[in-house]
Amino acid sequence: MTSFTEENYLKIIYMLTEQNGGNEVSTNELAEHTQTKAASVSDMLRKLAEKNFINYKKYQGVTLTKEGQGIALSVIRKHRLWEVFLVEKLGFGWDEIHDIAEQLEHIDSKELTEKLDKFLGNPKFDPHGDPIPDAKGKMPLVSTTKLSEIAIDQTVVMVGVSVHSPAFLQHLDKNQITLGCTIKIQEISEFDKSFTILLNDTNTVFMSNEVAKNVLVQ
Amino acid sequence: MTSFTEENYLKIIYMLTEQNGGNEVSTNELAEHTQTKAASVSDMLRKLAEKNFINYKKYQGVTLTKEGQGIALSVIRKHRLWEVFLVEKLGFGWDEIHDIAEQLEHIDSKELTEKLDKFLGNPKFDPHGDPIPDAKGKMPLVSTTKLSEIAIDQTVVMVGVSVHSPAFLQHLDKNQITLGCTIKIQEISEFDKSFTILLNDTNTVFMSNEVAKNVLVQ
DNA sequence: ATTAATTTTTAGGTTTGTCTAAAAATTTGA
DNA sequence: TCAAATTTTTAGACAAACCTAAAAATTAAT
Repeated sequence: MTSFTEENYLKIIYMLTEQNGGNEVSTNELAEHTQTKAASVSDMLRKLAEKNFINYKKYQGVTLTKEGQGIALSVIRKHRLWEVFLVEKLGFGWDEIHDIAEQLEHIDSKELTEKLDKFLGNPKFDPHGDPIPDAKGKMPLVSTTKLSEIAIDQTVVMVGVSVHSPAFLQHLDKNQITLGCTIKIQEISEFDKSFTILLNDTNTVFMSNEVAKNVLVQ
Repeated sequence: MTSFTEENYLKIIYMLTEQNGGNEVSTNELAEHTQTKAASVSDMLRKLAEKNFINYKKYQGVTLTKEGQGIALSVIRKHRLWEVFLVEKLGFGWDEIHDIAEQLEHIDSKELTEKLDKFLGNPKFDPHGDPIPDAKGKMPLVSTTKLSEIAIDQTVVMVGVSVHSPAFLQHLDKNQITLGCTIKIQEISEFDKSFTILLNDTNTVFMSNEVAKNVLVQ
């Protein structure tokens, strides 16, 4: 049995490991993302290691074992499927779903997950463009680039975001930047690397470099 | 903030109070239904009384306060709405949904509940025929009778069950007794009060009194 | 290469919700 | 009515997941 809390730790370790390019995740990093103190994290890491969910040597940070990774991927699968449900079926905005999916991701029923997946049409990506692992934990392949790294005059398609805060997503909404829209880069400021882009071949929009860094394109 | 556990106690107190015709619920009764020991229940009752969710005088059993009832009804509302979702949208059988709904009923988001309600077409009854309270906690009016109390030659409509165990529901499935079917009582055995009924004006089926007592009709 | 700063772990406590065993209150029944 | 049986509560413990404070290990810096 894995508790709600253990599942959260494993999910966060998975995500931070990805971000670190496969490197160990540190105690302090985990403390930040779990909203707890380093001492509490230390405690939990000992427990997760005992259960063989993580590889843990004191002071050396952690990585997931195969088993831990399986649990993490199952939680991420559920999170992202529920996000699709909330947006596609219930009409939530992509900026409103994170906290609800954080709860739904812990509902424990394989049959439910698979029926939900089917009901949603076996989606491969969630409303933020994040890939949804399949029942075996296999992630769809994705290679994306930050919009901030695209050269002038190029045309690309918006396929994801690397920040999920409501404020950021609402900012994109306000500028009509949505998943699937086409973006042609018209100008990049010498001074602050801000972008002037043409959206869907129709309207011209200004975008700070800070935003462009968190918009993923193909 | 009400915890998962507190919500469960309040829900169970609500249901047992109904069953008792509005009378106080005893500690032992609660211990049975919460799968814990009387000592643990005593403890929890003290806490729930402190929070003003229940009326509690030592040794006298408990009833819900207005506030406790509100929480109980919100949990029951969510439980029954999710059951509709599981059956109507995901294709679960009515015998498979209880445990999943027990988890989903604790998801905390008013917007989610209201959007789900709308998505489902504001159902008034769940897949077992139980009434779904509205957002304000108001229950649809229902007056049902046990099939076991109906006289011979009468024709009635099946509208609910008073037992939700998978075994009982599967037994009804096997005999094609579903919500909404018409039942004409053809014979009642003198010996064991078992029933011979005509289902939907087409097939004749045998039913023990034990089953008839738990089938609700109108 | 030590000292200083930082990170991580340990030690000792708290809260929630459970337990067992024993005490107290209530109910039953002879 | 008063002793026996039953129900309920109290007392004292425990596990999970957190905390603060202090100790230990690691990393950085002069």
